[in-house]
Amino acid sequence: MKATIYDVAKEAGVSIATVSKVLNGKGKISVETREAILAIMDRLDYQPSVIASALTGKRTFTLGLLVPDISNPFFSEIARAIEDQGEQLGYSVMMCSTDNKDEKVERYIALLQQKKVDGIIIATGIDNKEILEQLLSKGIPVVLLARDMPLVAVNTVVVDDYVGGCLAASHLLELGHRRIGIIGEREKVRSSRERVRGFRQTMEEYGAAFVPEHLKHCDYKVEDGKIKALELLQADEPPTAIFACNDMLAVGTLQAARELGKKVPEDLSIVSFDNTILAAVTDPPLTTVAQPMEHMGKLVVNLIVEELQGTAPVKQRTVLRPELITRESTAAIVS
Amino acid sequence: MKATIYDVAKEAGVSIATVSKVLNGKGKISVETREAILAIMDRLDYQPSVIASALTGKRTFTLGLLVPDISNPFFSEIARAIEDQGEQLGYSVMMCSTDNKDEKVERYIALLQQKKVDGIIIATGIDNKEILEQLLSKGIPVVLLARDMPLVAVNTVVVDDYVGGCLAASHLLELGHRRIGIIGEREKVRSSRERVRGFRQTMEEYGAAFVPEHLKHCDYKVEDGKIKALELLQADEPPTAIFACNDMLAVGTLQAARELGKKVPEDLSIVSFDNTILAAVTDPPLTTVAQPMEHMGKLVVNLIVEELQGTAPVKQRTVLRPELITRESTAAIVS
DNA sequence: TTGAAAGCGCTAACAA
DNA sequence: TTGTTAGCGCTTTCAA
Repeated sequence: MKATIYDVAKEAGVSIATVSKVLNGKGKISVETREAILAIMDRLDYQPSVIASALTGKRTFTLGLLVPDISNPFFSEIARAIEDQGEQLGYSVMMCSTDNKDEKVERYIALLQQKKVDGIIIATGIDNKEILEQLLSKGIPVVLLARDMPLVAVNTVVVDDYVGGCLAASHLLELGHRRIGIIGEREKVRSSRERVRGFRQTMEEYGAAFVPEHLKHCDYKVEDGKIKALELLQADEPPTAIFACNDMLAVGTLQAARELGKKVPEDLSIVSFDNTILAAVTDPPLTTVAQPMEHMGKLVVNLIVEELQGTAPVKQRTVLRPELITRESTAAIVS
Repeated sequence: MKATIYDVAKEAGVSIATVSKVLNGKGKISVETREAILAIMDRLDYQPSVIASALTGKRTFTLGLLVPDISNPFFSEIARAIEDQGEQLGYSVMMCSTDNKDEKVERYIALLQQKKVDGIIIATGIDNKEILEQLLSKGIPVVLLARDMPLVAVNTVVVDDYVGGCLAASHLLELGHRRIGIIGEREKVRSSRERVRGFRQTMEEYGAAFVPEHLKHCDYKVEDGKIKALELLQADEPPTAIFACNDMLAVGTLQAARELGKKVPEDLSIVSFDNTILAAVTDPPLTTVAQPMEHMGKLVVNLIVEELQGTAPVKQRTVLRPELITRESTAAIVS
């Protein structure tokens, strides 16, 4: 059997309280007993039970991470960053892929509570705001990541989607493009909406006409992007450039262009968003608005841990600035 | 405060033992009290504490998953499959990225034990076999996934790497290629070795000479593959085809070819392994030996849960057959 | 069919 | 500086 605190205490000829104290570095313990106990602990290969400790009201040192889909590169890259920072601080993370379904979100949240996780990082879409509010009302630390619900009092880490949209647009506009297609996620996805808003705003500033038919909405996957890009490119006056709201959609756009025999960037420029591994492996590699995923992961963990320690002052919303990474999917228009 | 079993018992005017029994469907409880208790449970929004239950020796319904890097598409896709099947069966999964470092593996394993996970799925390389043996000796259910240690008595789910190598080779050979380069992972990685072995074996059978200089080894990332591919392609008599042992290396190969102005598949055919999302998004899309990731994930969870339930008979090693997916990175040689 | 009570491994007053 | 003891929320005999 695994050694317990009792075994250690017996071996050391002290009480479990004493052992507990050296374990937690609390109270005054003489150096000798301390050393002795420590020695015995590792002789017995004693590992304190997180479970038992948690039952007395202490932390479980476990965080829940809700994402739409862990196999989506954007989220798996973020997950890695979160895991790393968590590990630094002594936390494990449970992954939960929700497919953006409220029903799954609720199931997972209930589960995480039963397992008494110390905090929950939410990077998934939630339609019903109440789910979130209910969670918050229970006093469980929650941080929103890459999702925004400005009206809810919750710590949040997001990228400035609006600015990202602006960056994408001005890049294209500076290259001379005026007829530009946009492929966004479904309208209810706030981040996508913001990106589009920034993009359109900037177009206006440059005096580029916004054509409603040039704005398409769809799900977030490669295939969806391809379908919409095909629609855009087969129109009478097809755009000379397309802004895809994430890397997957951009890949779909790339495929559509290829299918139609259009060269990128000669015949079509493409700007995307995220800068996941996908943006780097396509041909041509994608010009994209990069989200600082590593930094976001780190930040979000720090925030939640601070909240746990009660160090957290007021709720805060951290908006990170995205950065345009110019690769080879965009070029000046030749007319 | 959250409702406990005591609250429910008090409300129902019964003892906690009775509540516990209806909770677990044990013992004989009259229908009336049963119903009454159930009603009260959901009125109080009672959620039994997994922690407390675990402390009495029951399961935590949590699995640990060790992978080299959750942001690597191969592993994130597998993780998703594992998570889904786990959810079906009531288990959560904690993700642990080890970077294939034994030191991290050990840290994570210790952590997982402290948290009393019910089982551990190991899909990461482990140099020191003892780590695994020690773990097994503690009686914790362990399943190896996509890793093989034939000498250790442990349930294992792998793909037939050797056959995969053969499939890749015969495809290329049938297309007329004879001068073929191979880019594998570091020699200590068994799966890669097996793929190469199958590949070489098949080359021999076709009477294609194996040139030692055409076999390169490196780490598993895109950049590594690019470097090695560059070496291969800049040799005096460069290969007309390259077999890359995973999709990332193949992407690197693709990049190398592009850099040298070689067209794929006209000037160079490429076959890879895994069939992650990467293989589908490159241009041209990669012909690749597909691993049935979804099935693997499902299987591995089932295995570990069976072991948990004591239903598990003897240790077994399940070898799944990979399948060649022909896309556009390979073509017949024109000489 | 129900309940009393011991125990899971640990923490934290409070005493000594 | 160290120990006693009462929980934490639940499961599980064993009695009633």
